[in-house]
Amino acid sequence: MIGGMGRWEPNARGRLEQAALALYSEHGFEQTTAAQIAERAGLTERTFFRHYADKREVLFGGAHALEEIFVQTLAGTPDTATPIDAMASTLETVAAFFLERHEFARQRQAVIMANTELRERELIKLASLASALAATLRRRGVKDPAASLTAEAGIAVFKVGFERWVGESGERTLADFLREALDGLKAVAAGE
Amino acid sequence: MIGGMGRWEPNARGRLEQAALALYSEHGFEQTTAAQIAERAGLTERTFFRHYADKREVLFGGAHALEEIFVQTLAGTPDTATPIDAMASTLETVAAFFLERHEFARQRQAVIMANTELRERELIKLASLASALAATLRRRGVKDPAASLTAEAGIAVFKVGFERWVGESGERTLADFLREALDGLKAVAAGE
DNA sequence: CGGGACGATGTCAGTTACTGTCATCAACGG
DNA sequence: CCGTTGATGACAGTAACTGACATCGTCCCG
Repeated sequence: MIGGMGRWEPNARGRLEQAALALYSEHGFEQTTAAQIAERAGLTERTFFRHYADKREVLFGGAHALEEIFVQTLAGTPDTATPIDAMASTLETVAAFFLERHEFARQRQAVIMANTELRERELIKLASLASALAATLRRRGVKDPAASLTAEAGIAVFKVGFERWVGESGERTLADFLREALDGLKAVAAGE
Repeated sequence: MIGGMGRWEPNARGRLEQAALALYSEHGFEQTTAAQIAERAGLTERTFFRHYADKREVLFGGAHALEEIFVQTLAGTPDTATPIDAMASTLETVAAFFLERHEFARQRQAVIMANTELRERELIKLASLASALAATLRRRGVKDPAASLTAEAGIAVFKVGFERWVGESGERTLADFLREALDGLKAVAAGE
């Protein structure tokens, strides 16, 4: 079927995500009910929960894609690189993913940081990411605890760099902030 | 009043925490209702929610004390130490806190790791801890992003070391695992 | 010693996140 | 043309949490 329209408007997930971000921004996460989001998207509450396991998850539709990029990139780095260099190169590549998304990232981050439950969900997504990165490093022959520590360090750098990038409206790219954070971590670990 | 008994049995919080850990261990977190915990503790569901904001929080009664120890110890470290050395010394002190609690930590960790919502709560407690440590470092004159990165690195070391300590039943203390993890992080950051 | 304020608890009704189940109906394949 | 499939709607139900008010020992003040 080409161009044919189904029984319903297409892209239900996209409409739900847009509606949720808008309502969470306007009225706050707690003050927004799942039924309101669904109504704004032209759907019912039941359908909302068919697409997303809970009210929070609707803000994390991109998490799977991010993990894919992280893992694929790390897995594609040359085996000769040290773990930290592989991670540095991965962060460089991942930063490109956000090049056109500064404004979206800003709005989404503002919503998440305003609510504890959403911050919890963000943290477990990052933890899952760290876990996947550690597994990828182990597949490359990195032993534990080095694999876990490299993954955790990479995520820490990503968190700190990302937060600072989102908090500034200047010209510097995410890649700039990630490089700065990684250099900072190396300096700290070296005892400076 | 010394030794006097109130209108009710004392230590309601302690009874709720014990009952919750036992029921979560036996039947799982999701299969346990707040009413069941309260009943086992000789209280009502409403009273449970007066002591704990939600079903998860009852497993984290010690988090405040842990943050206190972390922050007090870090704040008490000599100003001449580098941030990473201050953090290393803090981890050493904090490890003593768990010396007599290996079995309890094991059981609690098993319950938490078995459930996603509980893992989320654990992660936000650690994030709050990292935030407090970063603030303490800033008060000592450490600039950002070094302060945030040192705090995140310290928590990463704590996480990795703690998980490995809990996963082994041998003789090695938590302090041993934390030293090993910190050394591992330094090696990773140095590019080994 | 008496009475009122206090504090922890009980009781009960209510909201909402989330789930299970069945019905609906366009598109698709044969 | 008909049976299957897949996304959705309709509706009832559970349990987490909240607000309002009642209860009743303990404490404090006069």
